Amino acid sequence: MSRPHSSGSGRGTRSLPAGQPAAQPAVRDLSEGMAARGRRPTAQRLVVLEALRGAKRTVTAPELFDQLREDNPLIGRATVFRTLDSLVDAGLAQRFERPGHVYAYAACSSAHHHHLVCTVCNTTIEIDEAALGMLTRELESRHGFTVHHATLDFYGLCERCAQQESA
Amino acid sequence: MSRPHSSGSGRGTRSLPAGQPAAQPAVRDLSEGMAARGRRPTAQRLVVLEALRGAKRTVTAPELFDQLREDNPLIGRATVFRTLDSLVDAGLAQRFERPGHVYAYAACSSAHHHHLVCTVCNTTIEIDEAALGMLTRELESRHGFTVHHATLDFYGLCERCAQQESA
DNA sequence: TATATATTGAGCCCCAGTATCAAATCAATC
DNA sequence: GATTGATTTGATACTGGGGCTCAATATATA
Repeated sequence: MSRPHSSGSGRGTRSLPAGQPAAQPAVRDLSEGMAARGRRPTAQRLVVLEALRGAKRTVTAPELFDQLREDNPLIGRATVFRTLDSLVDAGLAQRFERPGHVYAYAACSSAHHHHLVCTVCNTTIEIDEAALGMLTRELESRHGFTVHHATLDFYGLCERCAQQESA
Repeated sequence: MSRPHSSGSGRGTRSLPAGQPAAQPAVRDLSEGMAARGRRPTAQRLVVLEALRGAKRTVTAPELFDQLREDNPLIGRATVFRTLDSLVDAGLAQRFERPGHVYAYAACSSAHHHHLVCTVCNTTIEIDEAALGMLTRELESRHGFTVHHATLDFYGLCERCAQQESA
């Protein structure tokens, strides 16, 4: 029943290296995003954001947690989950449902996206909102429905996996 | 930690009432659907299918389990989960993801649907696959992606709720 | 009717996600 | 620089959906 993850006794936040140039995108974006929501740009949040941006594919919170643990054995499970939510809240990340009952996360800058998700390698391609425009308008007029927000995810094979599949 | 669900000691399957007319749609559909997959039309599967058809909305496995327990205290949790999968496999039901990490099920005849969901009254309007066709084809050609399956849900206001909103 | 195969139900585990709370840290003020 | 109040963190426990196991039992076929 007891979870693994034995570790030291670290508690609380660890400040950002204040003397650094701090001109890197992630640092600035985090500072701005957090400030906009009255929250603090902590080292943990920076680490999560950078890992998210470094990932070429969408990742789940547990995946990210395991990965981050390798370099930063002190980071907590709950912190990763909470941070991902904070990043979504700040508009720095996006959350969507992956088949099999897990949330997947991806770094993003703009508001809202939809995805092409490769079921083999999890590569994720963003589709912009505009692609949905026509479909949305047609459905609205046909069903008398007012669309506020949509989630759209296509699952299948990316170009590379499709080639390997046929090989 | 221990689950509730105390019950008797029933084991194994219970046969269908063989003497009955057995001309009701659910019985026949189940028999045919199961036969097509080399599986057996058991009483439990019939009960699940009928409950699914009787539901006016989509239901989750746990919801269905609780409901079925009222009339049939012997039915097992695992059986409900397994049966729903079997029904989906046989084309008698459809499974999709409900926000919050649960599978929802609905009896169905045709293949695959998407939804307009009213965020006020939870009314759900089905959209058929065809509406997506053009969008799918465009995305496939633009991104070299092979779409196998899509989830699409629009959230907003149905006609009635939109009127009450503006009143 | 006998026999092989499929299904069931209870109980267990797994794990994603959340709540809790004391400890640690930060920001603001003095 | 020290004090203080608000935030954040990390460990842990809990929740609940879903899946697995396996002996008991029902069904299909010979």
